[in-house]
Order: sequence, then C-alpha cells, then structure tokens
Amino acid sequence: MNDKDLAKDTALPLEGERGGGLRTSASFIEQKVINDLAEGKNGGRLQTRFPPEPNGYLHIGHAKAIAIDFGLAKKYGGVCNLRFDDTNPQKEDTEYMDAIEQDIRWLGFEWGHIYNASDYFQELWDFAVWLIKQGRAYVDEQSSEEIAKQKGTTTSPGTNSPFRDRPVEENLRLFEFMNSGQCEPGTLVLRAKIDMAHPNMLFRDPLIYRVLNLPHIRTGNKWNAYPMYDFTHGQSDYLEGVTHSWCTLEFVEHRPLYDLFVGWMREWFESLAKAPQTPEGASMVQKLIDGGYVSPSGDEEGAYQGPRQTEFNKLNLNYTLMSKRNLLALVQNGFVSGWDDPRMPTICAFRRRGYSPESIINFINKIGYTTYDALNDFALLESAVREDLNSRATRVSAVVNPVKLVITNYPEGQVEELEAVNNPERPEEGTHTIEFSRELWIERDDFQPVAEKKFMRLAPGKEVRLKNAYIIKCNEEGDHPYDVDAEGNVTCIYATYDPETRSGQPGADRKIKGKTLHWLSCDHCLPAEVRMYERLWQVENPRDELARLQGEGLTNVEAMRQMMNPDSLHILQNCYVEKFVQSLPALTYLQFQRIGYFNIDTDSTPDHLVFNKTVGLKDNFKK
RNA sequence: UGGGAUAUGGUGUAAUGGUAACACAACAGGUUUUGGUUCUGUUUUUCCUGGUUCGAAUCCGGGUAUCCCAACCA
Repeated sequence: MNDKDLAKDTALPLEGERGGGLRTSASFIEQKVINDLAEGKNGGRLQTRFPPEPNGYLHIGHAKAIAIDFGLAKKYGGVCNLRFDDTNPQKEDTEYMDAIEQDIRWLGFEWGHIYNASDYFQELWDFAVWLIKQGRAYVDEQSSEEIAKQKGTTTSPGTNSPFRDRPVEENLRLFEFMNSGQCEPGTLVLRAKIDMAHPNMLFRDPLIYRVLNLPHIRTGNKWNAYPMYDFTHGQSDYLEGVTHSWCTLEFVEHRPLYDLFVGWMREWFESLAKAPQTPEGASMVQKLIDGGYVSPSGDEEGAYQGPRQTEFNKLNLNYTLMSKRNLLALVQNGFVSGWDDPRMPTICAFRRRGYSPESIINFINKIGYTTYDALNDFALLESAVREDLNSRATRVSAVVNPVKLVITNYPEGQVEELEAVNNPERPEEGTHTIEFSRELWIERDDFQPVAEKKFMRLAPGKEVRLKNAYIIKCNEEGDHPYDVDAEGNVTCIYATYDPETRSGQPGADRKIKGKTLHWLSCDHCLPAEVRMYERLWQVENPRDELARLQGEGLTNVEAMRQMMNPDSLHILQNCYVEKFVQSLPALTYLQFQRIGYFNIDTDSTPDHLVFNKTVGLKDNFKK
C-alpha cells in the first residue's frame, strides 16, 4: 500500500445542525447520508469519491456527479477524493487529468486527495493470486468469440469453459505469464469463478484481468496485464475507506458483484491477518487495521463497514448528446472546433460560452437526484444561467446587425459623454460613460419602414427613446425618413432629437409610446466579432435517435451528420461594441442590453474583439 | 422467452396512509429609460385496473409502457 496516507480522511462531529441554510428537500441519497450519520455508521465518517476515467473532458453530466460527491461531503463535514479510474491505458491520457482537475476547481470544489486506481495494481494482483489459490479464479485461453458464445444470452444460461477447473499451479503460472509481456493480448484472461447460469450476466464468470502489453500513464511498463472495472472499483473504494460510493443507474446490476468482490477482499484481509504469509501483506493489513478501515472481525462498534454503492439517474438533456465517446467523435471528425467549442456540453465549453459555475450547480440542484430516467429540458438550464447572470453581468451596448441613424438636428462634430449604469440590479457597481454624437448605429431590427401593429420601435413619424440619451423622432413619411439601396434595403435612417429630454434632466420624464433602443456612436465604438450559437442537434433526444439511425445501418458519423443542426453557429463580423469593453479580461460576464448575455471569448484581443453569446434574453415580443 | 429498475401537469421535482405542491415552460395583466428584471393572476397533474383502509400518489394483486444488462470499456 505505498506510503500514501490511507489514514482516516475525515472524522465528523455527530451533533449539531448539518447542512443548515436553505431548507430544500433532501434527495434519497442525502437522506441516506443523514440517517447513516445519525446512526453513527462507520464511526460517523462520511467519505466519498469522484472517479472519472481520464479518457475525455468532463461534461455537464459529470457536474451532476461532482455536485453530489463533493457537495454532500462538504455539506456534512466529510471529504471527497478525486480518483482517476485509470485501468485502461488504451484510452487514457494525462492531458485529460489536468483538464478534469481544472474543471472540478472551476465548479467550486476541492478534493482531499488525488488517488489513482493504478495505485492499487499491486494489491489487486495479490488479491487475484489469492483468489486463484482459493480456486475462485482461473485463466481462460479461449478467444473472446468463444467466451462470448459460452456466456449464453439474457434468456438462456451459459456453459462452463473447458479451462474452468484448471489446476491452481497452472493458473498461477499462466497468470504470471499474462503479465510477462510475452503473452499475446487476447490469448489469455483471468476470470472469476462464479456461476455460468446466473440470471445476472455479470456473474457468468466475469473477466477480471486482461493482457494489454501497453505502457500506462502512471505505472509505465511495470504492468502488462490490467484489472477490469468490476475488479477494481469496489476494491479501490474499500482500500481508500470510502463510505458512500455514488454512481449512475446503469451500475445497479454491478452492485452485487461490487459487494461480492469487496466481501472477498475482506476475507482475504482476514486470512492474511490470521496467518500473515508475506511481510508485505502483513504490514499492509496492519496499516488498514490501524487506520480503522479494516476490522478483522468487521463488526466492532464504529468500525468501517466497507463502501456502499448507491445509484442515481444520470443527466439527460434534450437536444444534447452527452456520451464521451460521441463527444470525442464530434471533435475528431471536425464537427466542432474542439472540446471547448461553445456548442459542446463539456464543462470547459460552458465556461467558454459564459455560463457561471454557480448557474450550473443551481441547475443541478433544481433537477434533483432520483431513480427515474428523466429527459431534462434545456430551458431549465438556460433559466438558471439567466437568473445568475442577471445579477452579475455588466450591461453594455452592442449592435450586432447595424444600420446607420443620423440625428439631423444634432450639431456636427459635437460629442457628449453620457452615463450608463453598469448593473441596475447592483447600483453599487457604478456607472461608465458612453459617447453620443450625430451619427449612430442602431439595430436593423429596431426600424421598420412600415410599422406592423405591435411594433413599438422606430418607424417614420414615430418617437423612441435612446437609452441614456434623448428622445428622438424619425422623420415623417414624405420628409425623407430613410434611404434605401438598389435592393430596397434600408441604408440610413433620419431623425431629430429633443434636446430637452437628455437622461437625468427634468424633460427626460416625458412619456412616449415607443420603446427604448440601444445605440452606439459611429465614431466612438469598436468593431467586434460576435459568435451566435443555436443548439447543435435538431432532434430532441439525440441519444435515442442516434441508436435508431445506426439500427438502420448508418455509421455513427453519418447518423450524426444527419441529426446535426446546420445553423448551430453564426459568426457575425460587422458588429460594434462600446469602448468600455476593450479593457475587460476574457470570460467577463456581459449583457448586451436588449439582446442577451455574452462573454468575452478566450480568442479575443484588444485589436480583434470576439464575443460568445451565452444565452438570449427572454423575449416576450413575438410576431 | 430471463433478470434488474422506473412511472406524479408540456418538462423536471416534492408530498414518507390524512387538503396533490414547487420550479421551468405557456398564457394574461401591472411596473419599468433593456419587449430584460420584478410583481399579480391563469391554464395543465398521480400509467391502467382491481383490492386493503374511515381515508391511497403512497400499501397489496394483475396489466401496460419506458430504461438498463449478453465490451478482453468504464
């Protein structure tokens, strides 16, 4: 057990209020924690773990696991460790480890320790050797096809391998050979001897070790045979002293196997403790006993009971594809610009898109943890981000689809500095100035040559207010209200301003029918690139649709292409923003007034400003 | 033709045998120098079917529907 500190990660007080604060109803998982702590189980310890495989970037589904693994540990005075589930060197990379750590921190959580499943490769190996000696594991030399055939089906039992009763000595020799580097991958596997007729397919002599002959990101060339998930996860939890092991619903059927292997491992410890055969084994067991993790009898008051797995529903979002495998395919096929393409459901993409960590956690808490396979509405996530950004985003003016407006009675060359509130929700954040002059940019959508009935913006003969500035009136029909080009597009609008209505002056109180428009002074604003995003998928449930299309014979890539929204990205190059934003750092939360929430992209420079649309403002104006 | 899970408005989630509620969505209106925010109001719910009970979303029987399981992935 190397010298890593396996000691007690936490000890909790049992009395006092836990999780005070907001009185939201506890999920069944949280309820179980409350009960366990009240009963003093595991000596009142709460220890969890977040166990990602470092084979991809974290997505918002992981945020749900993170929020409960770290969140409940934090709330109830326990500890959550980060454990990389690195048992398959074929797919894993340190690049992903770094990104995973960064994303967890960004979400606002801190781990007690970082562990790796590979830390336990030696213990798992020794345990497997013990199982072989016990006659509970054997080396099979059939091909994967033969093994699959013998497995039977969900409705019919399997048949025993001809190698099932191989003598112990031969098993030990072959298991050693599996790890020698000389063994051809795929030729030998170690299987647990359980029951080939078991109704749970996982119990039909599961493979617990396979030969890969690949170097590992952590252990290098030390190992050539690697343990499988089912033979690693529960034991790792157990060795670390995890009390509550939470995972998603597809692992429900793994739980009996998880419990079986943990139980066998406990037996192994007990046998070692009784008759220590090796100095290493004895000292390891002593450490476990000293740390209070393992009790030879297992039933003393307050002793560590071993980990308990509980499953909750994974996050499904409509119009969103979540699986890492498919996200990797999107990246590898160039359907998106990378893992942090703002259309991706990854944590890093949400960050770049302008979502705050608080909004993501709030969303997770709203949808809750149950055992129902729900399909959540993306609109709930959007409402969470709007709610959070409304109180924190700095208001600025931006014109994303500009058309020129000339104030004909405003003196040429005159410039006024007007005051703009940074955030009406937080007056303490102050104001900044914005220049006003004779020639302005306004939004093309804010003018109609012939206003439709409910249109309350600018039109010939109509009055509107310019935010923070003046009331203006568009020239009457017949008095040259606007210019058009050869195609009939409006190129310039003409209006007059009422000098008595400057914001802050008494005359500004005058009520008018028109709305308040945002604007930018042509000579005092900056060009900008604005990236507008729509949903990546056209179908509400891409997971099911992908499976359906593949069932019809399409390849994964073909199916994806067919399901994708061709209009998911619009890059607008002719936009303008006020100068104020030039000095702001990347990832600043902004609201482009009357348009939506935007974020300064990581690609943005003072010479080439780039913004990402986070989410639009709620729009009650429908045509 | 097996095993394991699940079912409450359009979408999620609560109600732990005692008046079915909350959020989002939708709709209507008030306030508003953002058609935002905020405030007020409205619409819509216990899968079906028997039973137990004074009383059932909850407990029991029988159906139905959906999800997961036959990777040398996790």
